[in-house]
Amino acid sequence: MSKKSKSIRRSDCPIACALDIIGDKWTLLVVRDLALGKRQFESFLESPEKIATNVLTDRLQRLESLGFVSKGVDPGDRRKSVYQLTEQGLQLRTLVRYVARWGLKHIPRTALLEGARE
Amino acid sequence: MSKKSKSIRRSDCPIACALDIIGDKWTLLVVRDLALGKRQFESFLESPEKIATNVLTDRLQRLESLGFVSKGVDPGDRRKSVYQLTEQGLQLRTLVRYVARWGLKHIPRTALLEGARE
DNA sequence: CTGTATCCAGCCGGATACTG
DNA sequence: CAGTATCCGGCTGGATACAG
Repeated sequence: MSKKSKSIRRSDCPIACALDIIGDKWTLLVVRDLALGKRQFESFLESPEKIATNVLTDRLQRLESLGFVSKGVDPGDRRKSVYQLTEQGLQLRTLVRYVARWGLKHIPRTALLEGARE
Repeated sequence: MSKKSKSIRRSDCPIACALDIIGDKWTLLVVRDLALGKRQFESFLESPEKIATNVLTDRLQRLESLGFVSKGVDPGDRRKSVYQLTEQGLQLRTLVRYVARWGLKHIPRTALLEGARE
């Protein structure tokens, strides 16, 4: 998984280009979890959507290669990694927040996850 | 294409539910075009991303079934249909605008399409 | 013509095996 | 145990045939 990826952009439209990055069902959920403060691989797996490990690996690597996520060593357990949003990645929170706001307003029976700020 | 769709929601998170609707590479581009005032099937095909006809049919039907788009008869040519955002669908414009704003700021060499307002 | 359906290669992602 | 790779069924969507 995670091939050399599509570097062939469909157009110069910022929406089209943005969708080539975040236009799937999992990426923004990973960003959501990062924004909620999750740092360890295992933590992401606990979210209710039950992301598969290979998909999580793929999205984290993709986000890292794009500069939105940084990967470091867990100071508490050198075997583990910690992931977090970079300065660049923090900008994605606003977008995620907007998607959440829209979903809350227009999709029945939705509720923010425990711990969601604001 | 366009099967009975996934009614099985992954969670009650508004972000996850929103992504089940708009989490793909084409839906928001169709919304973008609708927001830009495109009304006819053919017009959407002219956008630089060159959406395939079956994908366009699928997205328009999905958006219609969700209540975001209404389909009517073209008064100028009874053989044609006109599509437009419903009151509900107009709310999506804000989201699209936010995605555009984010893309413009964080993705190199992006530029709004001709005709994009604001 | 406008719009939908079909075909099918290629990609996505769930399950699970594997590496260190 | 943390994280990655593989396997492979099912879906996505480009090309194109088809219907009205």
